[in-house]
Amino acid sequence: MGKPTVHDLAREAGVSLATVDRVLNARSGVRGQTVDKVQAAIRKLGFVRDMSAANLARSREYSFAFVLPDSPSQFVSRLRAALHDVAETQIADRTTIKIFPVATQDPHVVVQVLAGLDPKHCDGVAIMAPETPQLRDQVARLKAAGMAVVAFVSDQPNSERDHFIGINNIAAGRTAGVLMGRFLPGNQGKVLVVAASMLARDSVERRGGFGTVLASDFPGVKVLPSVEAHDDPDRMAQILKAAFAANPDIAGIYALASGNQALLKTLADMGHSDDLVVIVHELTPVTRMALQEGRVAAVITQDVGHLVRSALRVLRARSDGQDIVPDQERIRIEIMLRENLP
Amino acid sequence: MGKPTVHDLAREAGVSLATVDRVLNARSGVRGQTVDKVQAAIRKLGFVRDMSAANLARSREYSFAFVLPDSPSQFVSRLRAALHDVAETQIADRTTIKIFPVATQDPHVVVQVLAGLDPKHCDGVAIMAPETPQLRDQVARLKAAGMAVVAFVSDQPNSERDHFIGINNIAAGRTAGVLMGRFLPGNQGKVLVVAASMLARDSVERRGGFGTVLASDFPGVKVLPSVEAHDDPDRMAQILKAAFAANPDIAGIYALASGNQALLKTLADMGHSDDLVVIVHELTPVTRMALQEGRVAAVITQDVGHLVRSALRVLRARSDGQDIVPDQERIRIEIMLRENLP
DNA sequence: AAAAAAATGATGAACGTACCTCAAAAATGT
DNA sequence: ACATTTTTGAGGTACGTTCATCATTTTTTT
Repeated sequence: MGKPTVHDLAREAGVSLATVDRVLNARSGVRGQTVDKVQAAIRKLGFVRDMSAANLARSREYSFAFVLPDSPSQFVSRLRAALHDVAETQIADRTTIKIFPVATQDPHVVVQVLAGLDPKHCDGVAIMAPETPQLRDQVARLKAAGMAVVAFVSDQPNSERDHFIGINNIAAGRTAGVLMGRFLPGNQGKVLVVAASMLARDSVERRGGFGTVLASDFPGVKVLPSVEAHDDPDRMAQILKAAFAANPDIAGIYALASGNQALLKTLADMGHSDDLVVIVHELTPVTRMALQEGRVAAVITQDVGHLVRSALRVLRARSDGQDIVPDQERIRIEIMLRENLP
Repeated sequence: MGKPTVHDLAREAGVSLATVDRVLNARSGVRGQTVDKVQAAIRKLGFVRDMSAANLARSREYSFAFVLPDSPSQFVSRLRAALHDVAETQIADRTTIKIFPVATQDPHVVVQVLAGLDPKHCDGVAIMAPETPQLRDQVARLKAAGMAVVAFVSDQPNSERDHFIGINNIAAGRTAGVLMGRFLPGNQGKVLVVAASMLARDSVERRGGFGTVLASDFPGVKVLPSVEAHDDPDRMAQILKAAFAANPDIAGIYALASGNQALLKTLADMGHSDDLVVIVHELTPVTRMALQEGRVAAVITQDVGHLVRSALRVLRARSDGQDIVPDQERIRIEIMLRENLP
């Protein structure tokens, strides 16, 4: 009546328990013929191996590494916090998580940290870093060593990573674009795009999506050349003042990535608290507050809790060759307004 | 070095394994003094019971019931599909799910179905039905019988349900309201609210939130009296035509709940394909297509996959007295535009 | 202080799987 | 047909917990 067990399998296939075990765990020393018999029995009985029992038996412990930027960005620190939170719960059962804060701008450093991971003790790694040729090669090496590798937040599409956990940033930019277009009074006006640095792939993709949608659907909107603040608050103030001096009629601001705190503070100092349509990325205490006070019109964000839980599930699944539930691992591009804040 | 086990607990507390087991499983026949000793040891060692091992040992099988409306609504059938999907995956490991399609408008029928659930074989139930006094009493009875009970999609705030899995519909209405206000050209115009029936709590709450935010933030928007189609396509056409006859300058439409298919078809028939700001609830194939084609400006939705997975996790956690991860179980009010469609 | 009751200990079998060893059987090469 | 290699079987122990039984100790009652 209950679910079939390995014993049922052995009986059905007409082999011994040991042989079933060998087949199930892909151990050598079994004839192809016999493998087929067992697999036929598996299909016939609809056998699914009880992973909790299996993990119990092998006292399975997962050990995962998270390579994150060492930047002081609010988003990254929320990720870190979410990782610590999750480590406390059942979700991280039997798994230990190590966080490596790394100067991810430097491909050499990233590669070095990854190379230092011992495949004997580390089952998988989540990497949040820009894609570079060096990193791509290192990912291949990790995969060859049998590790599970996922790209985290920022994709490495040309590498051999098992999975990408994050959003499509072109679509995120398009979303920001359409909101900007629709929110601007008369669907027109000048828009300033603020970036930390246009070197990051995410920023480029977002900027691209943003521009495309405005160009095609909102001819009245003029996107000014992007300005870069390089995570420097003083520079942000300088840049904004210069931009407003040159274009006093700026009607909207789109912030591509980090630096929201400096941006919002400067805007407030300049007296632009509610005459602008400001759209930013990532919900943090700062942006949440600004949203609540109406200083920001919309925040495009991704759920950090979901990101880390998803990464853990995928890493675990890949580590023991299990399937994932694609739907569950799809990170949403969330639009937060004041009214749907959680 | 590894995680402490019951054996470590017994040694630390200076009692036998049997006693530890009695305490852990809240069995009788243990002095309070001894219980304290064990609990002190639990805290000292940071013991967390290995639930997979425990479930294995007791050959735990979960059995949950889902009481859903038998309506042909697209949303409900997506819920059903999500339930079937999830039953195939690891998420539903060791658990069987029974779906009860019920005429939820009739409290008597709902109560009858719930009363038919045998607490011996059913560990918990998720109920999607309007709150009524009869149902409230029945929930109390189920709880008394030891079942886990969660309100699903539609809350029963005054009952003894363990948890509500769904969104805050007032906030959802407010979200729709602010989008409508900002999307309407000039932030003004007449808005028609279409409901299946204003008897459902969800509709009332959404309508309330919608009206509040428009009244306070968008004085130029005039919300016309709500019209009800009662899930009847012909009636929908009739009503819409009458409404447009009376107010040819309607600029926006907000559909509170189901009936989107009839609504969109009628609008198309009437030639209103892109001159209106249409905001609807629940992402379905129909609304997704309309969103893609620009016939709908925004869809406020909740992730059905998340809803069912969350319900299962919560039911399971309640069934064996485990904690939940509140953050993971918070259902988001998602805003879908054409650009952030998954 | 004896009897009754309550609390605790000791032990072992399960749950479904992994993994090890040793022996037996079957297939292969010569 | 023999030796050799490969494949298979049988059996046991382990993982961390539950649960039942029975014996023993401690506490309470009379």
